[in-house]
Amino acid sequence: MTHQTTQIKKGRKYDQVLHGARLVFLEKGYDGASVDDIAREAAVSKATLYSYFPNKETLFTHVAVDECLRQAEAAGASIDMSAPVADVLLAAAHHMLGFFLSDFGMSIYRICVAESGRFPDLGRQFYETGPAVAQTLLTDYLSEAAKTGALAIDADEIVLAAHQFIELCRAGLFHKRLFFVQTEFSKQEIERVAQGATDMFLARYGA
Amino acid sequence: MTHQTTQIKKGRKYDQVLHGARLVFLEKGYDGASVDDIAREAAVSKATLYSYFPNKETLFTHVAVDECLRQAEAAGASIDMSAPVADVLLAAAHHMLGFFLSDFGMSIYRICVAESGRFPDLGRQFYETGPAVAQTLLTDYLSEAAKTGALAIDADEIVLAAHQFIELCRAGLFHKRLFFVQTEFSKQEIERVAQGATDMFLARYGA
DNA sequence: CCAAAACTGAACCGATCAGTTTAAATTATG
DNA sequence: CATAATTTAAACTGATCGGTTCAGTTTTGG
Repeated sequence: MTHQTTQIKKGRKYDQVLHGARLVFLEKGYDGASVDDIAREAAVSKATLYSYFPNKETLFTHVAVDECLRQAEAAGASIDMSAPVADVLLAAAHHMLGFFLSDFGMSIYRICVAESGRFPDLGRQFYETGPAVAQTLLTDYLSEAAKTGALAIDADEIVLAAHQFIELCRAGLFHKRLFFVQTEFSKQEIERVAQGATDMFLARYGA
Repeated sequence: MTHQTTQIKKGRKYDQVLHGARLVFLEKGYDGASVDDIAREAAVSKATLYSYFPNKETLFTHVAVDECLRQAEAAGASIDMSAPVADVLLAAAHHMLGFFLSDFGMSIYRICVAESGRFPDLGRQFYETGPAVAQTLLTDYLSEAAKTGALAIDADEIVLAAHQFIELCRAGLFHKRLFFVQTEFSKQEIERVAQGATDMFLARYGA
């Protein structure tokens, strides 16, 4: 913990606070995480924390939105429109499944579902910066593929088709993980669902 | 509130407690519902409540499991294996969508997702008495339809196919509702998703 | 080197909440 | 009617938590 020069945003410890909050919120959820917990994890006094964020809710929203943006960014890199359609879809399915089933993906989903009743704005922001981004990327791709004739989708079906593909990627595994019915998944199980989603999608919309 | 003879389980007010707890938990979630709230809603003293249930957690688990069983029961009645496959699937899709998008379905899903981190048993019980039941019913139907040649599904694909159909029914709408992006849905929107799920399913597994 | 800004730590406030206790009232039962 | 079981209201305990305050320390930058 020697002093390496970290670039500061506002005060010196802004990032520390966000980072600590991220850890504690992700592990314990909103109610489970006390502000004292977060201050301790961030190695910062409670007074400092409250000098950056007016209240716990604001801090939480910042963490959640940050996380969504980070994930959305990562998602963008993995779609390569030049590969054959089946390959692109399969890769996208694997990418989404990887996120859905990760500890991180589970935590953020769980928290946002739980707290969007209390903080509807959080729910909306999560949706817009998370699922909606993936859906938009996929919609753009499908639109392009339809134009080149690689897929046979009507223009007015594209949005629905994108949603369908995303949901297909959850088949079976997602809710088992979410409700602790099964916590580990083999390569084969995942491959099967990803391939199944691709196959079904192409059966319906393949050229 | 005249005294109609209700059959009593243990004390006279056992049912009142469960009923009040159901209302309050469904409206406010686990943390949001205080025991005083529940006692007030149930028109029962806190001491009475604690004479039936040793603590809040036990009371909550009882309510949640009761709800799941009730829902699973209602689901069973709506599948009629004698109709044409496309009709059965479409009806099943509508049934599931109706539940997914209802206030009740939303509440119970939200609470179980939120609390299964703290009470993993609750998560498992919810899954087994809820989603798993629907999946089993559908699996049985698909299996029968495959046997009669109405559908072209390999035996080892049936479980995956059932999961896929269920997930397809969520396409677009479910998460929009869950995250408060959209709270009302027109008949057309719902019909479109239900029909889309059926079409895609039949494109892949139709005979 | 010095002044301003940032940070600390600990005490403190007000509120909420799960769960307990008690003495009195109500209800069931025989 | 009398006794036993059940319920009640309300006060209370003990703990947690969000948020504030403040006197004093550390860091920063000119």
